[in-house]
Amino acid sequence: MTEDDGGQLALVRGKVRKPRAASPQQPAPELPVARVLVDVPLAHLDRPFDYLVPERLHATCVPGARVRVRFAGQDLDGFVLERVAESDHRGRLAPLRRVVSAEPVLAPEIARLARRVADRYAGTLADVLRLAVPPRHARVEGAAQKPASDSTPKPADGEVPDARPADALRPGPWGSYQTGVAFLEALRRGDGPRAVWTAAPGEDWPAALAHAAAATLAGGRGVLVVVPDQRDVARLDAAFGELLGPDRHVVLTAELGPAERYRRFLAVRRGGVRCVVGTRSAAFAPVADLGLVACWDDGDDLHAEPRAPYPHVREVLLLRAHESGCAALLGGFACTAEGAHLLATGWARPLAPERAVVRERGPRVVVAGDNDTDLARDPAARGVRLPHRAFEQARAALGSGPVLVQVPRSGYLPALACQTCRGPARCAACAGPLQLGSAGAPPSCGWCGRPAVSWRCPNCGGGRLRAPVVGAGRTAEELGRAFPRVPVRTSGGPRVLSTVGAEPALVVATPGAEPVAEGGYAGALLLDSWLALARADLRAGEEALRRWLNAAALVRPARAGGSVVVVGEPASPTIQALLRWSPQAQAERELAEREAARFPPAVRLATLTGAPDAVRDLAGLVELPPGTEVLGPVPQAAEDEVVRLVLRVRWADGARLSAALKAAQAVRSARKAPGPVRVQVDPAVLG
DNA sequence: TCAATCCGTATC
DNA sequence: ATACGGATTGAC
Repeated sequence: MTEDDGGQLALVRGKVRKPRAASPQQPAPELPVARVLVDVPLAHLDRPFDYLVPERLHATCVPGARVRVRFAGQDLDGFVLERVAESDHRGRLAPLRRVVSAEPVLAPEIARLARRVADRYAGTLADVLRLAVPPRHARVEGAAQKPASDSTPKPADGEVPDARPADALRPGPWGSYQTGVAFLEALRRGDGPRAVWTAAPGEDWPAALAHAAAATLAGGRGVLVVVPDQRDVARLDAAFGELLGPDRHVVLTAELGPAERYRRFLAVRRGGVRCVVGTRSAAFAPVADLGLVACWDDGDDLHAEPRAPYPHVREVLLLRAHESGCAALLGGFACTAEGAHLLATGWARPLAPERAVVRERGPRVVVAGDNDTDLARDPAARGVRLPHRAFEQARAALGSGPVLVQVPRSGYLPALACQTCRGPARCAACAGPLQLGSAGAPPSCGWCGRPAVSWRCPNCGGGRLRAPVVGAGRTAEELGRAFPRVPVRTSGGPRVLSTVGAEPALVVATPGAEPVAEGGYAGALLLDSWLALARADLRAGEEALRRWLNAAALVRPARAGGSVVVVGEPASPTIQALLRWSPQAQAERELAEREAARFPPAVRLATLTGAPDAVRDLAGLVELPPGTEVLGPVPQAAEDEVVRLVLRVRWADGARLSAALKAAQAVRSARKAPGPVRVQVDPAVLG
């Protein structure tokens, strides 16, 4: 507020006149214009707006600061992108209202990155910034950083001590990879090597990532590692702490809570910590002088952001590596088609274990057919529909340790399928799905409830039913009966175990929830493989192998008695890839299939989802790149009155498609067109 | 001829 | 959302 108002006249007349017209605020002495990204959700307003910096805000209005501005008649938040001497804007500039905090939370490189992510995904910068910069917590900002428990950094008084155990400079697990040592040396030199890493069976991958981080830090640069979930973060935290010593890295996840999250974010932004491990949201962490970005298990769909504009961690990190020239490491026991694509284009190099290492460390993997003749003779085992071979193998393994049983999904009463052709079993009366009743009752229809007596498959004439997905709970129960006296533990859904002991036990887990076993599992059973492979999703094969390899990687080597039984069709190429532990071969095949089917990453694809009118309106406004394929719109199965339209272009036209989509959305938002349309570029799942 | 009102458009 | 400008309408 200014003091020199219209003064005497106002006093004489006994009324206080508004000072505004009489006296504009003094502008800042230098660079009086702030370029501000205002937090508005509208696509046509996705650009900076200039504001006058009043003198009193000169010192605090730094690039990267949060500010409050008057915009279209309301007070809105924004970020200062830069301070400039003059504006291009022809009209009068409004004054900045308030600097929320002088803390430059938005680093220039993150602003650039967010812009590129927004462009890539046809979204707005404001949306990406909401993902990239955590909410402010004023108290944390004011207080000095407090050194706390596990992985909180030391106060920023001086340099972090370089207490680095000698181990940190050894290659560690990387010695087992063809180009592993060279990769580490490149990191230490400060080069930007880029690799797709397929981890060896049983690999201590947190330790491997810790060694890669150590090499990068030794070269004087920062590190960012993103993993799918909290359990992975905990493993990394332990491995990094052990190798790097205390306080050299920080954990950044959304689960920390607002205060702690902001505290650690600030520690990174202020340069106190140079190494960050975390989940999805950490992909935007403002690590200074970044030397390495790494993504573990990039096929895990937890890496796909569910909020607009739906960026994928892998793509965000690859954009960062591309922008900054830093190293990139895409790792996992499996390999995605995207990984294979990076190798095929030459952008990244393979980092694969020697074949001898795979043989030496891998478990024995066998296939058990699941036709009737193979079913276990033991009546208890028959109840669980375990083939004889799988049953015997599990019994043998239980003699020396825990056995992991991976089941596709949780859920207790699944729909039934035909035993012979595996088509869905439907009610003869109303075509509803047939379900298993509880405790020995005959199967019945899930819609009308009629019991299915003398059911016949309309497709193949078969008369027998099978339960396709047996959820973790039910499988645990049945296995408990098949192996009396062996403890059964389950992990999945809301109750996830992180570790189990070395004693014999059946550990039933859903994918992604497999506990690590002390000393490794003696065996693993992979059930219902045909179901995983029969999903409508084009990623079914890739996803199935990823889950199987992640489970098999927790099993002891064959020479220590470790064995994996997969119940399924031996001729399936995906099962063959598991038998041979050849994730690259599978990924190359996947990539070839995607090329043939014209799916990402071979092409760029976008989906428009919303009410039919709205989708049609938006589609009509998009200036499609020449050769764009338009598929649909098709009604969405689950929801009423929602359709999806797919647009597909050559890979090289991806940027053009995104720009065109963004422009079309801008037109719609400017017109206040009714009915939101969700635009997703290369969505992670496409049924 | 002028003011009240409506509509479209920009939002610094 | 709100604010503004230009066009439109209606009353004098």
